[in-house]
Amino acid sequence: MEWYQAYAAVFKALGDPKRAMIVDMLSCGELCACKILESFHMSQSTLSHHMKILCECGLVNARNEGKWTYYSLNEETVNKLKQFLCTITSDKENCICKTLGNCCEGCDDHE
Amino acid sequence: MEWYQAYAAVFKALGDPKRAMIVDMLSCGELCACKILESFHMSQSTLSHHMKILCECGLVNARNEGKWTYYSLNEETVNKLKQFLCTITSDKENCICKTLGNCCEGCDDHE
DNA sequence: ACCTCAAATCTATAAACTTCGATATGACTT
DNA sequence: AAGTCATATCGAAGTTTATAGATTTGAGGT
Repeated sequence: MEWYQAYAAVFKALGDPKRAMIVDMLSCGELCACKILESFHMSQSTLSHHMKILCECGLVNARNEGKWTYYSLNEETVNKLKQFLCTITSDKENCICKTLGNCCEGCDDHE
Repeated sequence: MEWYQAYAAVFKALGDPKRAMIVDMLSCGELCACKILESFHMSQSTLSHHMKILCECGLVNARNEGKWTYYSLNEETVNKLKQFLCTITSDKENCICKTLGNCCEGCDDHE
């Protein structure tokens, strides 16, 4: 269940169109918060909040340089997320669906 | 912007651990609502609500047979989603980050 | 026709999320 | 050390979401 929880947090972060767009922007390289802010009709505090969500789920890295903050994609998380998406959408040996019925009668494997 | 909106809805659907688990269950084939319900500590109305969200974003198909409803993954949406995820996380020619600065001064390309 | 069962819908409530203005922090400038 | 600029954090308002009980719908069975 922890895996679902962890990756669901990343999906949730991408579940906001503006955050998905921010990720898209960062896909070509590091950007300063102020550069991102220029591209949106959004207050500075709102952007800061969105960046926090993107960072907390591990999708985005933050780097401070002087008074600026530079953001970039966390490639490792991106790759793991792609892998997770593939895993939960493809048939496999040890899928949770295989244990349907055996499970969750008093167990909490996936709770 | 519509693309971001549409796929963000799919990500949002996956942004709940239980829904991600339901998708995982469906990855090995069609399942009846009652079979899915057995695997969760969740009321019938709550499951119905989650299934509606999964269906409305296009990730899951519903099929009625008698008094049962069978759910299955929509492979086309799954594939498009993977593609979208790859697109927004990889460098590319016409990335929105390339037009940073030119854009959004009076334009609403990505609003 | 009546009953039963699976699923959807309605209603309500509590928790979480989005957004912004105001304020705080911390770094460079003069 | 005072001022400015980039960000982060706080606090509040409005919106959305998750959840469950009650009710409705619709298909089968008796």
